[in-house]
Amino acid sequence: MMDADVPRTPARRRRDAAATRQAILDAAVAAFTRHGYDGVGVREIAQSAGVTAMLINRYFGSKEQLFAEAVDVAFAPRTVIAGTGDALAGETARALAARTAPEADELGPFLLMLRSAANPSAAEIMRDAIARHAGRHLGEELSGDAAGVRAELMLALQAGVWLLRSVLATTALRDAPQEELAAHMEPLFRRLTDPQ
Amino acid sequence: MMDADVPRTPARRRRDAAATRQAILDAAVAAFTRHGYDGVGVREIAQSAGVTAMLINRYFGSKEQLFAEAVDVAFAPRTVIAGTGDALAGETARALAARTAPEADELGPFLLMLRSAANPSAAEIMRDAIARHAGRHLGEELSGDAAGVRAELMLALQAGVWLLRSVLATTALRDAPQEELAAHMEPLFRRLTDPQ
DNA sequence: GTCTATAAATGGATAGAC
DNA sequence: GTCTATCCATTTATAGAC
Repeated sequence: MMDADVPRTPARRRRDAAATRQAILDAAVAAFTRHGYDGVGVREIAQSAGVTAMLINRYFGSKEQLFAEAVDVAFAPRTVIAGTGDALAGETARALAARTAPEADELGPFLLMLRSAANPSAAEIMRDAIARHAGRHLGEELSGDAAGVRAELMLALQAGVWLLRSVLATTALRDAPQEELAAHMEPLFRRLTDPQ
Repeated sequence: MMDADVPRTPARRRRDAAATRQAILDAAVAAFTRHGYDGVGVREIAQSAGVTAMLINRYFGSKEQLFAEAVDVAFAPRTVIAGTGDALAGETARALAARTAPEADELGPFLLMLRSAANPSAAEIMRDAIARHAGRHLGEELSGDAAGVRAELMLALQAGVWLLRSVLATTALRDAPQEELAAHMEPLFRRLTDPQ
């Protein structure tokens, strides 16, 4: 036959360890965000990445270590706060109202955090990640007394809004218009961002 | 023998359907609060109640229906907010700081909510319970524009503090002295309780 | 570098005895 | 009214073939 000597190109992807590892990691971030640590199995993640479950242990050692790397990826970008200086409170409130809107099925570190918090091992991994990433980001913006406490209260308020509005979809927050909700949240953030 | 006619008193408990049902329900509230819906099995709950797993399905139909009743029990008492009128913000802030302290390993509806939020069925059950209980309690206290949104923002802030301070134990919130933390949270609650 | 096959444990739910 | 025993699905992790 004519194609006897043509180099075969597998349907999915070349055999490339780095690319496979990255595909698994991307799938893991999405899956853990949508279903939480306990809510998703390694088979499901592997299938999304187009590989078999075995490769997860091959490249990451265990489900828990894969989760640790996924958390690091999800928490690294500075998505938790928006804007700087005087605009910090307003921008954060508006971004939060937009991203937790019922029609915006967005991902993001808060959903990963909320949906994995029940597992003690996952909680410990996330606590360390917060100290390394989010805490550091907010520490750059906030100054004055008790900057650490005020920064974590900002995170707490955001996490709570994500929980009630996005995860549980309680009626008042779900139905609130974006601008109105942002207007209610901005003074809360401002009380925390302004130096005291 | 002398004891042939003496009524036998079983070691644990009489055969009493109502008492057994209540024992299962109490054990379920504690277990779901500590480990979340997905983090605990019916065998474990049954063992805490001193019965076998089978009786859970006998009396409640399924794990999910047992969870629904446990949520209703946990959310019914008015523990989410403290005080009334002018004292509402301050009392809520102080109670929250006290109950989320590292040394106080307390239970309560917020821990149940946070640790079960990852499961979609559990989330729906909790959304309905919030509408029936917590929303109604806060609705009695709050008045003015957008009372519903402000009430749910109060719940969100409390849930977020429970998450970071109690579940994740992030450093700044964990190490903050109770009075200082309450002082930082009170103006946030006041901004939400005061009629607008 | 990736697969199939399977081990070993655990989940919720059910049948039938007493 | 409560038990033992079991079914069946699903989980993480591993062994060994190609």
